[in-house]
Amino acid sequence: MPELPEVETTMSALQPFVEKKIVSVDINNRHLRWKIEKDFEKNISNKKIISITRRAKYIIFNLSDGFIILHLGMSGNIRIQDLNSNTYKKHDHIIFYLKDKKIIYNDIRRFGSIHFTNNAKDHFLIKNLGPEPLSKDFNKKYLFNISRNSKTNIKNFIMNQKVVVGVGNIYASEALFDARINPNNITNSINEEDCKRLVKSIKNILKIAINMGGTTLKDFYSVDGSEGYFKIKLKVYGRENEKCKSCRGVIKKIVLNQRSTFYCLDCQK
DNA sequence: CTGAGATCCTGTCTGC
DNA sequence: TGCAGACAGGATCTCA
Repeated sequence: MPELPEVETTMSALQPFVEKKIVSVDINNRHLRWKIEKDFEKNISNKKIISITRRAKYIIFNLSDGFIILHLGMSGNIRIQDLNSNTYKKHDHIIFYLKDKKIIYNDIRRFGSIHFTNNAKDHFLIKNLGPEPLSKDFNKKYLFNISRNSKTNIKNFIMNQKVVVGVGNIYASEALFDARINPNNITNSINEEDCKRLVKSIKNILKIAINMGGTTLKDFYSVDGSEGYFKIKLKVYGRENEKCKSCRGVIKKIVLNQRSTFYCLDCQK
């Protein structure tokens, strides 16, 4: 289940397919977050993959003509199998056939999406995204300025992909704990020092997760289909009523904007 | 414009 | 064991 680090890991694992040709595609279920366009198969068949990159939580295939924009949603994952293998799973929605491999998109809840476009940069899913969290554009000054007019809580704010991309529900709690900021705090009340720590914490948490192979909780399937995964050491997420690793206070669970949120009552002011 | 709540979908877990 | 209800890592949409 993907947040930015899982998407990054998946994207990296697809790199061997750069320079390869997509021979054909089979679609078992067109009803993802948006219905897959009629011409999708035609648009991508017999195209060479020039590069595979990531923007926010999207994987972008730059083809010899056009782009594929893929989002894994809440439950999407990709696996790679030999062309002659016959093992399919429930919810295998899309199968890309290459010369000797197939790339399979599986997504239980179908919150993921896939589009073909001639212009990825201006695509409606891409054009309004905020800065990459690990880029220089995401810094203290930027966060301070953009936060001045927002009255939502700070946790909801950093999960807004227009503010900064890639921060999901887990990393939002973890980053706020690391920065010692209470997730309930109203965004325009945080000061410059808070912004400085928060930017640093978001970058650090994401970097660590990426370096660990991009996994967080529960099972994350590698592209080879194996279930091997690392578990990042989460300090607050999922630790309701357990001891804070920093001050030995108790971790609280609350619901903010309909999402589970965990924080330490004592550390996070 | 903002922000809160509903919503898409399937599977798993908890409590009665 | 059955069954209802809550919940799950996303993000758009609808409405006030």
